Amino acid sequence: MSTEDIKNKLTERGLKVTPQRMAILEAIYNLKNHPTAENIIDYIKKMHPNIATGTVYKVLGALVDNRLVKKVKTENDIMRYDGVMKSHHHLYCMESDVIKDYVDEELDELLQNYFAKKNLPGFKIEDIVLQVKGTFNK
Amino acid sequence: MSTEDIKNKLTERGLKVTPQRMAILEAIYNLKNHPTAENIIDYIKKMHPNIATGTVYKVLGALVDNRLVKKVKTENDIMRYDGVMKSHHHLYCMESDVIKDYVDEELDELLQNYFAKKNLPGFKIEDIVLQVKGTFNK
DNA sequence: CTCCTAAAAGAGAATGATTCTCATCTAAAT
DNA sequence: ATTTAGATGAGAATCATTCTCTTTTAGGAG
Repeated sequence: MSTEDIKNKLTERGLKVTPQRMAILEAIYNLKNHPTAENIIDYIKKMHPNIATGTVYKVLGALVDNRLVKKVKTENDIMRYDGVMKSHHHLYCMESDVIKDYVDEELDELLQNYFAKKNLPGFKIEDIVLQVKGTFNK
Repeated sequence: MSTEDIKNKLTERGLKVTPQRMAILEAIYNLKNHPTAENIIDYIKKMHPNIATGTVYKVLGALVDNRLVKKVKTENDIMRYDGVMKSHHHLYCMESDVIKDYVDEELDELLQNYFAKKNLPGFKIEDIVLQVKGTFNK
């Protein structure tokens, strides 16, 4: 994900291109495992050693509101952020609280077909996300 | 869910039967829509007007640790609690942040069969929870 | 290039859901 | 009845996150 790509993503959404926003998006795309705000701050502190924590949260909020980033949360951890906007599922380790993206188009299709036939009265489906809870082997 | 049933649930798990625990479990089973700690406190304040907030959180924690209650969390809301321990899915309204339980045994079987054939290297599955995101019609 | 404006950043205070601490109480076993 | 370990109470502490108000700045217009 080049600097130019990141810049385009911001302008496409009508967001101003600020150095802070560029850096935070770069962090999200480069860090693995759904970074927390703190992970992001650590990543960008080389270029932005004095960035305000409040600013990071504000930028993240703007990115989420404008659908460039998703929030990811489990029952036992603080908020994490995900730059993959395409619908995907999560493998969640109940021991370590680690979340792994799980992409499976066959499964997507299976679920889409299932709910196409299923009647959920009064509920309009926008997304279907599977959380597979288990444990990673050592 | 009778008082006796609630008492049995506690003793089965080796938990002491205290009035606070009885009241909190009753609240969870009787309140709808995955009550928050505050909902629970409001419910039991008639019988326990002075219960400490810290105690409620502690009791909830013990109930969760002993698998009598589940935590339920979304990206945009505080922690909620669920007394239905049997595996089930959630319909989540993205506008109102409301969570509805969704029980569907046919779907459970479909998913069990799917992942029985699927190879997830190094991951032992314990539970599969579907979150169907959408909006409730008015 | 300059000017202007609205949005964004900064610094640190505020918030509140939740956890912690330590003393007291009590459920339940004997 | 006594004892003990676990539970509760009261309020302080924690910390992830949001708020507030001032200053800065991106980007559009001329």
